[in-house]
Amino acid sequence: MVKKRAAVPRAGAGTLLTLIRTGRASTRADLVRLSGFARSTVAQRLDALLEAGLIVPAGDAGSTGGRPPETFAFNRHAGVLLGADIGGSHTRVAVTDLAADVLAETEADLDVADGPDAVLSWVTEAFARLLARVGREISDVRGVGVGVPGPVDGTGRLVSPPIMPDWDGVSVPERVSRALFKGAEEMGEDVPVVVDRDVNIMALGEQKAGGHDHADMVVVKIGIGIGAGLIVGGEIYRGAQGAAGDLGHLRRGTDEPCRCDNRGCLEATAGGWAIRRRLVELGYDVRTSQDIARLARRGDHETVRLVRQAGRLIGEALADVVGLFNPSHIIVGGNLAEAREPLLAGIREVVYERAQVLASRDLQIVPTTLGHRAGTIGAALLVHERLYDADRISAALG
Amino acid sequence: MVKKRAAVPRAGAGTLLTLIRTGRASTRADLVRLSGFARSTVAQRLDALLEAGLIVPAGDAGSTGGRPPETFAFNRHAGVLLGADIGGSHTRVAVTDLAADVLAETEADLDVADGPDAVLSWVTEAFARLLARVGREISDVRGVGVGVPGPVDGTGRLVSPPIMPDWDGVSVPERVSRALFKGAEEMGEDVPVVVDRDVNIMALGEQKAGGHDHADMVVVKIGIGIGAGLIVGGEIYRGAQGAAGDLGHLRRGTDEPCRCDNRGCLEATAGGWAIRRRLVELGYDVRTSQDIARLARRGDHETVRLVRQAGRLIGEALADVVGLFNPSHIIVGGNLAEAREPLLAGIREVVYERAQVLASRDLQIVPTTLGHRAGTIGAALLVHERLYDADRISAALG
DNA sequence: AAACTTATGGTGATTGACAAACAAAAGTAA
DNA sequence: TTACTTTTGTTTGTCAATCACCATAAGTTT
Repeated sequence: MVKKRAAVPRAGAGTLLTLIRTGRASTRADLVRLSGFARSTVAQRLDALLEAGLIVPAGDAGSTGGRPPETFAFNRHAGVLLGADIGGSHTRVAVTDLAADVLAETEADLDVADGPDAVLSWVTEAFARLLARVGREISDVRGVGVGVPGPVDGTGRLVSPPIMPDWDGVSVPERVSRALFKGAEEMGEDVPVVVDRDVNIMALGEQKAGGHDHADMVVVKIGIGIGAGLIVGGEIYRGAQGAAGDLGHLRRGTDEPCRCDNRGCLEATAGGWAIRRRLVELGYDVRTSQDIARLARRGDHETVRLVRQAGRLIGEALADVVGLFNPSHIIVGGNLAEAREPLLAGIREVVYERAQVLASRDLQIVPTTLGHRAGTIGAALLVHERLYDADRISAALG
Repeated sequence: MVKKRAAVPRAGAGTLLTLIRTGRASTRADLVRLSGFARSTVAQRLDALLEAGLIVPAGDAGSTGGRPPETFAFNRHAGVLLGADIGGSHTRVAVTDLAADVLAETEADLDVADGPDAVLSWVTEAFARLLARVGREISDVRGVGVGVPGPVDGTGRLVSPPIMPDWDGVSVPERVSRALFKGAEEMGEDVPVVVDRDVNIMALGEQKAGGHDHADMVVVKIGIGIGAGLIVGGEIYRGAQGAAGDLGHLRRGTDEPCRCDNRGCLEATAGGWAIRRRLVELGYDVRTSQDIARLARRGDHETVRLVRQAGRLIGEALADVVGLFNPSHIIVGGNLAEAREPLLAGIREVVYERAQVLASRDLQIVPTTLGHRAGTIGAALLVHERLYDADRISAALG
């Protein structure tokens, strides 16, 4: 009779790699302490990781009175990752090293409503240009991460996205994979293309690369639309159908028609979308949320007033979020958040006034640290985490 | 130098116990399949669990063509658990077996505003009466679970509870432990007293004992006040300060003063609290939320109207919750939920109208299955899970 | 009753992780 | 230079878990 294989020999290699690539450990002593494995086991697993090229020696650390410990680092140069942050009206792409540090990037004003063909072909062409710029081949790509402004299922297929109906049912990994690795089918076989909501990759970027590694936090993205990525217990929370964090379409009592075909959504009165409409009515020449943010930074009176008012409305919704989630941090990002002061001030004003004392006592409301790069870095991190998942690495070295 | 002890011999016993006590496995074959351990290891661990009296043989199961497998069951009769569900205006207590099945229960209209002394002394006296009724001693008690209508920290101490200011800083485990095991200090040493929010124990009860074992769900408690327990990824979610799920004090646009000293809270217009005030103004004689539910069940026109209206208002708040959390199920409980139809109809009406299509497509809004027992059963389950935690059991048998 | 199926108990060999000990390496402090 | 500290490499015996058998138990099917 066929017997089950023994339970993963070499288990633990993945655990060590995770400790190293997340920067929690760099020496053998660190690894022994944090992993709980025996020193001999750690040494053996380190050899396997070195041999597989997943880590590299990184010189000696300073002595603490005796022989200085040898340090190890994640081998971030053994290939590249591609990250795309497809927003509702603006798209950014980047080539990063394997640790999701940006090597080259570019961006464009693209409307997702133009459909998957237009947007995804720009994205794949931009990937190719960036690869050439950093002197890498398509064969150096180890993974691709993509963020889209709508809900996706487990396989990366869009499901009933409200603002991009043309994309319904589109499998982004399939399309991207085919476009990138065309004519070299066997090449794309092992290169994962991972897709998630734009707000989720932004949250992931801020969490892992932006220094906001808090267990319970909300990352708000304010641009033409409004959305939120939720980090719950240290993990991205997606909800039962991947639709969680839909801040922009909470009903806020007004009756403005929204682009989602409903009425009274937060976006319809506080999104960049609504501000742009008001400014155009007043004779301004604005097209993107970046235009609005620029006007606000220059101190344009009317824009500052509108942005601050939008901040207050968003703050009302966030006060509810604070009551329900009780996060320790709210990170405010998105193109409109580049307006900084007026928006943050409006949000803070209302949240601290409205939220219950306990939930808001230690609450911090801060801007993103990665700024407009949060999305692309997060997208790269998404596939990075898939590639270097502890169990996957342990199994591969077993 | 002192060396670390070897990493938990006999590991895995706790895993097997968990599989057995949660009903996922009852035969050796099940255990081997679900745990991944070798058959010999499972046999050895089972012996240890049997010897420790944690499980008992439960006869043979039906044959499937050969020798019938021997089954094992959690030894639920080796002691008792105590569960208390302290609500804002009503308190229930129960003695349960070790699997949190109720053996005896009682209840009383108690106002938490009367202070911790009054409430907790009634609770401990009720525990003593119930123990006598089922013929058990205080020494048979293996653990105590308590739910309170306010936020608690990790040690079971109340922190800034809005509706019970007298309880601020009170350590419930300390008080209960002292009152229950007075004069027998050594006895209470190993008997854990675990405390959580009332909505959280209710959610736990519905999840583990009510057949609602869904990964992402919201359990709403509607009584004199309104609150929600959140199950996120299969676990109770408490937030950064334990204040998550504060549905009752979301601001809903009105300007009614609330008992929490703010204005415009959901509770102030939709809580049993607000309905009672309206009914009293109309000349009704109502005191508790059970009175209101009774009137509604009898079909009293005015009460049904008010309850349905409250349901709509709660539905508005829940529509926001659905957008943010995207749960698969909303469980509606609490004393006022005993009014059933009018309340549920009001909630459903608004949630399905307002929530985004995707998030509400497969959403189910259903009443509790445990009814008024959800809290006490959940409280017992809370300490049950602490007592029979896999790691704790593995360590104890190692 | 005989053949078959499934479950259980026990044994021995193998394997992998661990603790402990020792030696060597590479720094600092006196 | 010498003594000391810390890190690293290597080895050895111990222990626990697993696998692979074999024997037995207790049903069902023929």
